[in-house]
Amino acid sequence: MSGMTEIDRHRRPGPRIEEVARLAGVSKSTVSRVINDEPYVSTKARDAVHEAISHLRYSPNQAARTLAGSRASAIALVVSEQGSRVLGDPFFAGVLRGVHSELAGRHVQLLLMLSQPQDHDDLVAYLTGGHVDGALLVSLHGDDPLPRRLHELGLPVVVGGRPLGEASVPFVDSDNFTGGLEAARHLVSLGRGRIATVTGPRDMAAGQDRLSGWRRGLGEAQLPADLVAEADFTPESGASAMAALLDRAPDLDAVFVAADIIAVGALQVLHARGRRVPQDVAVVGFDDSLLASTATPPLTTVRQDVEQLGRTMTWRLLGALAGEDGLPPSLLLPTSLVRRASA
Amino acid sequence: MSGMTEIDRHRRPGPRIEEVARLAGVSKSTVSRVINDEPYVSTKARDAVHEAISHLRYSPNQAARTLAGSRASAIALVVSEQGSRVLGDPFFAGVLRGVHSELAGRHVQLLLMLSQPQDHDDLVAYLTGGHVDGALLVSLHGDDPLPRRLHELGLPVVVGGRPLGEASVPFVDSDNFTGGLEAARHLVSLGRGRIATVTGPRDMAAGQDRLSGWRRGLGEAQLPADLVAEADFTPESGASAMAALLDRAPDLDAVFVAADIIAVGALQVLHARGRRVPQDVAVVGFDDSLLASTATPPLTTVRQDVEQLGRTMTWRLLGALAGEDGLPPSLLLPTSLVRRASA
DNA sequence: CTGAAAGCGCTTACAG
DNA sequence: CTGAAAGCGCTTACAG
Repeated sequence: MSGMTEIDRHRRPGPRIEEVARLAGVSKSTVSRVINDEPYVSTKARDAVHEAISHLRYSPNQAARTLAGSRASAIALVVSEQGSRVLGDPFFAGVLRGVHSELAGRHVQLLLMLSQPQDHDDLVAYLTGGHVDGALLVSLHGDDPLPRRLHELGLPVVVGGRPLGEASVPFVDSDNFTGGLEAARHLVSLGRGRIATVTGPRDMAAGQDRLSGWRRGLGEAQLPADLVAEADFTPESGASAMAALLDRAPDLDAVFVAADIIAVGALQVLHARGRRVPQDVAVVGFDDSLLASTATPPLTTVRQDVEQLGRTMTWRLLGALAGEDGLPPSLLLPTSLVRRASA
Repeated sequence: MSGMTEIDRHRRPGPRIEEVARLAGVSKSTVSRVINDEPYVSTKARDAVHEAISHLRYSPNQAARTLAGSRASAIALVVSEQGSRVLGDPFFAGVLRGVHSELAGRHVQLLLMLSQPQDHDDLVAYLTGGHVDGALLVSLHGDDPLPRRLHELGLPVVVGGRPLGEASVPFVDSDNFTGGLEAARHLVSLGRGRIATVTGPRDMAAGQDRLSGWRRGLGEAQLPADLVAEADFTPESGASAMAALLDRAPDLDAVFVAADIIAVGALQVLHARGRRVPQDVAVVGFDDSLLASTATPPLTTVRQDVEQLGRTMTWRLLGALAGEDGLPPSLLLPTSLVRRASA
């Protein structure tokens, strides 16, 4: 616990439940019932309590509610990433927006936590220590044990993006396979015959699934699926991958790049090497991020609705917390091709 | 309180402070002192407690600590925006990253809250209700009363970006004035004589200060500062503003655009109208976001370190919470020109 | 340096 | 439908 920041403490001002009860002429129990929207309270009592609450501008102490009720009314959004670089990307921002909009008006707070590899145990202890009722996990890499650990410790969890090698934890993901498939089919329909791909990280399901979809699309057209290069989510790695592909296959006439941010780097290399897009090389990206519309030329891309992803994850988690049954274990959200100038 | 999501509750498993005390052979008081890193605990007792804690994998219940100690060990990051669009922009992401890195290892949790205009009162009640020890406020527009209200209610607050018309609340901002000034000076040094600007929103200090800096720079060179058009933080509005400027002054040979995301739209219009950048029109942006380096041509821009902004805000707030004195009321962070191809 | 006891502000059976 | 009382798991003077 060393390193804890000192924070001065002093009793917060404002009314307590006791005063609300007195003003409303009822017991604390009844005030509590009204606050928690429980049935079996007379309309008269309910009205009096509401009156007193707004008159006193009463706001219940959350810590006391959590302690007494063993319910935190909060969920965590856990971002599992080394350098916390995810915070900068539009995927994360979209998810965050979705989580927020789904939470609006529900009186459930959002705790944002980064999982540092070194204090995985701290994180698990915190999350299962009653501070939150459940957790949303995003940007997992490889076969991260975190979701399973939390799940086994009894904490309701929903993962954003299919976790690798983990079948038992509920997740929500975009239909990356179909996205990759549509991208490939589109390039085929354009008459291209030498179609490459720049994949995302192979230790993430998104990277794998988009690649599988692309493979399937080329297979349908009886085209060879041999031109594959990997990149991470940076323009620089996209540039390197594109350069490597051009070296290997100077005759390539199309490329599916598994993320717009990677495609931006690929476009720069194509331009530098004098290939016209789309005349010489057709390019399809993925995400439909802002970069796609501002790219030169504007990028044809596969749109995924990350905000919807965030909303759906949250809906699924709250459903589990409320004990609803019949919830789908996992969900896949549709993707769609957005046509612009690059392909 | 209606609309509250039902969350099933059940007592969390795991050890309590009582068990730690028993195993360590001390009282709960002593365990508490160790947990809180207080002085006046014998090394022997301290070691025994640490031993017991790690053996039992004990994690203190935060709600109980908050209730008993009236200290939440949490701060809020409040994003004041209508459509919550901010969540998508790199400014917010950078701030968030900075806040997080400053919080790392301090055992202070981060609550993310959006301030919806309709429930401003709810937000104030929540924030001053003991759930958090302080608040960071970002992306305020106009003369938002929120910081002053919170400040007057006794909640420590730090604002990111100078708030308009509010002198008494501590803030941290980038030195937007100097940034605008440097941009103008650079364009002047290039020999440009008809220099325009596309401003950011005029109801935000960032927009005003960058404009003031630009004005000052043209003033130094005895150039007229009459070519001004306003945009919000979208490429579309940048395109409209640029088009309007070109209509008004077909002879303009340079433009300072107050944000990269706006500049991207301006570049598209310049290109569409056959103006070469930088030969015919030199362009300087602001932010040094990813868009600046991926733009065509790559954008000369004023860099602001938003991550540092987030870190500094957090440092300032934690300092205030710890009761440190001699803290600067407000801080301005340096900006610097990054030269690329566009100017 | 240490411990017993009170108390933080709620919720929850329990009894009515 | 309602209230009195116990209890959630800690921290904090207070006394030693």
